[in-house]
Amino acid sequence: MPPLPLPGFRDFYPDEFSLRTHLFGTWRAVATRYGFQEYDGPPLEPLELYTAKSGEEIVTQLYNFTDKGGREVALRPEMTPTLARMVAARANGLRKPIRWFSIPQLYRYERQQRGRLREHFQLNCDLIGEPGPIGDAEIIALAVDAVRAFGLGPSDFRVRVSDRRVLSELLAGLGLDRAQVAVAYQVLDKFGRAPREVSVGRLRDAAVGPDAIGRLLTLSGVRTWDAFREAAAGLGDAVGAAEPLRRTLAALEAMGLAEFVDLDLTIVRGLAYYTGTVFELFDARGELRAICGGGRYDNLLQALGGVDLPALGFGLGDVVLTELLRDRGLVPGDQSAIDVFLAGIGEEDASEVLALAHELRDAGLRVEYALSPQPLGKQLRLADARNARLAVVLGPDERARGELVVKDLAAKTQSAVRRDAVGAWLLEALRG
RNA sequence: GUGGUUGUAGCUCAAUCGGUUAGAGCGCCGGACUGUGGCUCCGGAGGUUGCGGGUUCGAUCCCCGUCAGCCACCCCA
Repeated sequence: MPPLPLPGFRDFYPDEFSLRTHLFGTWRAVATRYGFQEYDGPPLEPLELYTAKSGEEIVTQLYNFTDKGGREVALRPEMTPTLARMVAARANGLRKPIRWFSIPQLYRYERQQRGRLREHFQLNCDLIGEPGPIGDAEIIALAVDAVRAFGLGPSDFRVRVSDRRVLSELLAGLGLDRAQVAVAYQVLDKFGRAPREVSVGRLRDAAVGPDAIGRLLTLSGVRTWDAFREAAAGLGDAVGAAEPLRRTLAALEAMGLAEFVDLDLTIVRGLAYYTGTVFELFDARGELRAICGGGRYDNLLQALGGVDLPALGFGLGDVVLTELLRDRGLVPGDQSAIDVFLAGIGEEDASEVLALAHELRDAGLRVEYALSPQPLGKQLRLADARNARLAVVLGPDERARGELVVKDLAAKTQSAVRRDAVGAWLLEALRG
């Protein structure tokens, strides 16, 4: 037995590659619809690109090592630092707002589970140079559309939106100190998954008072703007801090996407650099891990490249999305079927098959033929197995009349076509 | 990284209490079928039962280790 792929890494056989092509193609179509341009960077980066600003969470899971030149390097775990560097380096020459997307393969060193490998692909879309809340709505709408485009609707997935500015104002208003705020973030993040007693217990252990715990429980259940205003009343200037969030939600409603969107203050996000809006996409049944996550990181470009530009973006991974598509029966069949299969009858047809095959391929058709002499029945079985739309039979009888036979394999019909007109005939037949 | 659980053909699975040569379906290859396809029939290839060790007259089965998958933690691109 040859060695298997490393744990958490995937082989893409043609079926799986076909799906990957479908994902990437759909993502590209949606992103370019929003005026986004594609870019890429190196898969291997200096370790310090991530140790600097991403926070401990991601650093402990880095796939890193020392290269032969003694450099500390890491396979990229996320795209944002690379993007920030690239933009910062040319910030003065780029027209704002910058709308860029990429589909990088990302890596992390961690024990794998369902929906979580050591390698995955991710659609990354970022909007740089726009501080206003319509930019946030634009990015969230793009994330929603990048999932909607596969045929998923509001009963399949939801986007939950929160805002770090609001959360910090709320927690400050509750009188929590720095350490208690950190605990509160963790508890909020787990609220949907952990039993309520566990959450309350952790807050109690951090010496958070019963009143504050009660307010947090109420806030965690808030899903609408009106409920938020009521629950946040009297807690610092939380309602004022939520003005951008309110406008973002209003913009999403104006776009007609309200049915996909929930306000949800338990969305925290692990990455340390988020400064404002944060959001995640989940399957509506809550069975899978998050499909997509993102938010605003207005200080990252300053910290990483010394350029003061506001920014926000998201990452949408292929693994969980694929699970959801399979679950909903939305994975299309293999797209790599051929157009025409050529079948020769006897040895004397072989050179004519080669000539026609080349002629049709030059015309842009996808063509296959049997590479060694075979009975006609067997050649047609191969044509079926390849999902060919049409088959062409070349034999002595037809050749004598300057014709050949074209078969529509699905319709089970066939017709005689003049040899010198077959190219145009096939192109026409395939168009329908 | 911690704990639990599972590993038999390319895939899905079977194999009596520990007992002779580890089987089936699908898939793959060939034939029936040298001018007409998805069906049918026949045949074939394909296994170090994840790997290593132990117990036993004898291990797919019991025990230990290890690797891998899955699940739960940790954490969350």
